[in-house]
Amino acid sequence: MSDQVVLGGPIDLDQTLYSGQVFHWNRCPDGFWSGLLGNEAVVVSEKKQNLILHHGPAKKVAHHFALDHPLQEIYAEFPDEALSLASLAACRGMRILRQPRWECTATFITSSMKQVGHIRAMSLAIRERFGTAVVGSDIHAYPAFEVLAKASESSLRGCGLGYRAGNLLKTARMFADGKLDLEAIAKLPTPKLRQTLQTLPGVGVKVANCILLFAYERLDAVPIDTWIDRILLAMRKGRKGTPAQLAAYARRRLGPYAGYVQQYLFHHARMTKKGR
DNA sequence: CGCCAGGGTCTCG
DNA sequence: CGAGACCATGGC
Repeated sequence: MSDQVVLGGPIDLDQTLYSGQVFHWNRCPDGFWSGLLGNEAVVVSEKKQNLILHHGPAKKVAHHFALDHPLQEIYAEFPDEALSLASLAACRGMRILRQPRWECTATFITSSMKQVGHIRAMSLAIRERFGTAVVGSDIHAYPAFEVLAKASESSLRGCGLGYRAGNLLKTARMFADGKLDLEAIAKLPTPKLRQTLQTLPGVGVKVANCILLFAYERLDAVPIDTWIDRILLAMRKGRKGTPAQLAAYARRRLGPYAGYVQQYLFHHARMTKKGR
């Protein structure tokens, strides 16, 4: 724990790890964050807006935290509009993580109609019940799809998944059966990739956009959940629209880094509208 | 108790 | 194509 490595920045670790992208990190009283990157234990902290590595694989961690994302260039593309500028002022330093693909896909399949706290609880339960222990961490690794494919639906429901258990199970079996490869499809253009992801049980347009944004570096992908839906409605001065119309509006109005803008809007709204 | 949560899917008009 | 019903679970 004496060897510290400055990985770079700027980054706001609290905003990044508490914004509903990942759900298994723990913030210690001393400000250190402990979590997992795949099946490797990681401990990081923040000092003068720089990411400090205390434990874990430096190169992978820097890549995961997307320290190469050009934040200043991204901020310059934020729309000149009250809500987006307010979210930028409040969340400056938050980065869109590069997540392991299966882990991200599975987690967001369980996310439908669930609050962030519930998603975290389900993730931890699944890890505890099906994942393998990791040296140096009290959190288990997220189970591979081969493992979940052999689980029973009732045992998944025991993790609090409800009706989402069937979707996660069927999706895990599709990968176990080799019907789809999350790595092989990474080179597809965004529309085709979104369409492919939506063939997975429990993955519609919103979850597909989450996977595109958080696991495939498609920084223009905009997940529209209930929060963003309300925000877009406000930006349109109350003018409602079909999901397709709202998606087109978001793509046009939020710019080339629309996914980034969306994440700032989402987190800021959640933090200001209610506690947690 | 009623309502809502980072929705998806199926049915019906 | 677009609106509605239904799907489990937990917190307020």
